[in-house]
Amino acid sequence: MSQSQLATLQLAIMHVLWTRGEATVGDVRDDLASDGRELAYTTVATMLGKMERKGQVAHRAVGKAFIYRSALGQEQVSRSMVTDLARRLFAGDVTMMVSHLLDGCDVSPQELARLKLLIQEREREDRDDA
Amino acid sequence: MSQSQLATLQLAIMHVLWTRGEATVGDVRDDLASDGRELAYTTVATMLGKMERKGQVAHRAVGKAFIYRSALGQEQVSRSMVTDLARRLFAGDVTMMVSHLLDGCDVSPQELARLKLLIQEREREDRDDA
DNA sequence: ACACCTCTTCTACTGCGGTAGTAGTATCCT
DNA sequence: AGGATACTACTACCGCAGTAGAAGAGGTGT
Repeated sequence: MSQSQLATLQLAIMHVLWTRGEATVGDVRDDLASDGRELAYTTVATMLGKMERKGQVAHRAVGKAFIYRSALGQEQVSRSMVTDLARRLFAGDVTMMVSHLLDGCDVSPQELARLKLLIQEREREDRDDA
Repeated sequence: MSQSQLATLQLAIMHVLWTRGEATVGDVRDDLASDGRELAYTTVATMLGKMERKGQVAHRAVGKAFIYRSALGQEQVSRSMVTDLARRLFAGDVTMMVSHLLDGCDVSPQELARLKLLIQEREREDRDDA
């Protein structure tokens, strides 16, 4: 679903909601400010409103204040965005995508080791499924 | 550079230019149509014009017609977009990104094997660099 | 010569991300 | 009570992706 394609600020907001569970507008604003993103209170509120209209977040009212929570799972969003980019960039070729990840970032030997483990797990799963 | 962040249609156009080397507006339009994306001639022309103003493509004139070519390398664009997403989604954690790729797509055993090779190559490079 | 086809150019419009001001309303402190 | 505070609601604006029509200019065929 294209519901779970999030732009930069939207993703940042979601991160706040995912890590805090629930958050007021002020909470979100504060966390974004801590990350070096200073926005007006109303900017955050407007964005949350827009995201709610699209079903990406939801809120409950406590007194006058709105407490927001994410309506999308982090896994779901990550998966959808990553696979979407793989499709757009490499026609879905996962290997090429990984190849560019390894080239583009500095990957530590530790991370390489973790990746090897990951792949071995995958291979084991495939065997078990079959 | 944010120069090399391309949206969906822009990427599709770049793919045409990358695979054809050079292409007229009609060429691009045809290739997009073959991929199930039927657009008006002028839509493609407008987009190419906008992309040229941003330095993403360039053209030379042959008679009345413009022949476009990409001004950005495919490697450069891929790397930049992939690492950008990794940053936005996983704070740059490549391992998590790969993990979600493996989960989200159907990865064939052949691809897993290729990935293992890729990682082994990387490890060898790291050893040689050090 | 005239109609046709092909190309570019210009202009325009929709939708959305992002940003924020202003206004209205409730709450709280003194 | 009255001002400060906190919060929502409404409106507005910019820039850009995406989409395309209309106009103009040049070549082609009959």
